[in-house]
Amino acid sequence: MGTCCDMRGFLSFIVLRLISKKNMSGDELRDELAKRKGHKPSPGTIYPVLKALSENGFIQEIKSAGKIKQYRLTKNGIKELEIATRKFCEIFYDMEGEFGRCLK
Amino acid sequence: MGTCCDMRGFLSFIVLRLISKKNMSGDELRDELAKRKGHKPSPGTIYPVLKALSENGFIQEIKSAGKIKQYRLTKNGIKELEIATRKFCEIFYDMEGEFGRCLK
DNA sequence: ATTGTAATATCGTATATACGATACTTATAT
DNA sequence: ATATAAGTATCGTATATACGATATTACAAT
Repeated sequence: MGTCCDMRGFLSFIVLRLISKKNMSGDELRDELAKRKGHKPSPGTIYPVLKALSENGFIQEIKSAGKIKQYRLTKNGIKELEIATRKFCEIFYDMEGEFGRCLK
Repeated sequence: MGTCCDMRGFLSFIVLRLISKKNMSGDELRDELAKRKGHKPSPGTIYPVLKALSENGFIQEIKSAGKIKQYRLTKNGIKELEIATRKFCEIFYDMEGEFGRCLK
């Protein structure tokens, strides 16, 4: 029963953004999210998101030999990320000044 | 069926943050959220959030004569907002540079 | 007093995010 | 070949966020 402000949400956005910087696998994403959120999200969190993003045509599996599946953004994914980034900035426009204070 | 990145989430955080800047009512919050998100959230969205924040002791109703209930942050609310703000910055630390680009 | 309206409250429902448990797949070690 | 381990996938469940519809409350207007 997260008190309030459990900071849930925007997972698809974060995933799109991370993959846009570097092709990544589900496990790599989990590790990166762990760094940011403080704990590693469960497999049941990340893989359904990757599946949905894939089915919606925003990311694409890179053919790889092993068991690890890496994903890259598609053109639609790039477009979607641009739109989502603008929305994010409009919603949180007044957070810009907070980063310096928080991440001293 | 929001494609992806429906930017849902962090509502309690946003509400706490808005009230921290200025005591506000449910309807004022809906208007401010409309500016940021592009559409006014339904009553069924905002009032349950205010109720929960109130029950958790993060906000407090200001006694007012009319039908409008204004809320202010409690001490616990201020503390909670600080914690949540730091979390936000840790999760989205690399968004700092995007604001300038997006909100030209 | 009655009517109207604005703000608040509640209900049923839907979805993204979240967990832990379990199962499947593939590479590696023995 | 067999066992182990890592990465992926799926299942059942829970919660915050979201809607629209409806109900309630309280002031305002006539």
